[in-house]
Amino acid sequence: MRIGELASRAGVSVRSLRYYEEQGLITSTRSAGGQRTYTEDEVERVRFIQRLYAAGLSSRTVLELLPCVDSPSEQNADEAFERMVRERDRISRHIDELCQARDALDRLIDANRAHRASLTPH
Amino acid sequence: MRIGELASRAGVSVRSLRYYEEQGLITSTRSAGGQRTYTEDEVERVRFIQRLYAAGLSSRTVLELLPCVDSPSEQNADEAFERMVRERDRISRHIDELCQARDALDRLIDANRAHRASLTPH
DNA sequence: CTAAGACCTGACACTGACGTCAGATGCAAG
DNA sequence: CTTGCATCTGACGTCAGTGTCAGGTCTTAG
Repeated sequence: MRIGELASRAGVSVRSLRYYEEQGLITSTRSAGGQRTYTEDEVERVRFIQRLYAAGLSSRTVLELLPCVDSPSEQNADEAFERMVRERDRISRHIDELCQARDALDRLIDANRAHRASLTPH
Repeated sequence: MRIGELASRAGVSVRSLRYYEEQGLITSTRSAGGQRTYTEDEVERVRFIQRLYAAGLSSRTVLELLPCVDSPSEQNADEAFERMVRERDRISRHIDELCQARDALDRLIDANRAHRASLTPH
């Protein structure tokens, strides 16, 4: 499959895919004419990367994590493993922050709703 | 209180406070010499703003929300109210995303842990 | 063969929340 | 008064991921 199809199937832009490759997150083979060619597997890989991006991991961090994804048996996966656990914790903390922010908003929303109700009591 | 004290008490940089003021998120009175002066209340306000920032709201969005915070009775709070509800939902969706990413990491972590255990069985 | 559309590389633009620096001024202590 | 730290304004730098444009090439349908 060529880059356009991968882009639409994984839900990212063509530009992003080229950027991911530049960062070493994905690889491609090239056709005779020099165009990138991908296998089915790349779709899931890109989705996975997107998920980590959405969780606030940088491309560099994702890159450091990939050894764990690709082959859990690598010796150098030690660092990656530690990294993965740390990122997991960071995400947990971030979730807590978001919940706090949401709670704060909920309180505001309730306060405003109450005020509105008192204005139009019928 | 001057800007340095507010900064340390609210846990942000002096630069950030000037930026918030520039964006209209906080206000200050000025001393005779032109230095910013703040009341106790600003500490909480800055912490609140920080919380929304941490939740991914932009300064512009925070600005639109502030009418609800300052005076729930404003007529123009209608828009702000809608906005608040939308942001609340966005945060909820973001939390879901983060949980998914965390789950994905957890699966990876477990897979790696299992692999390690199988390498050093004793 | 040809036209159209997908793709290529390379480069610059942009956004947002700051960091950081320069050069000037305010303010409190000795 | 002076020394030194806090503060002032204004401006430019940063970072990361991506948009976008230019000018050229590949691929495929007709």
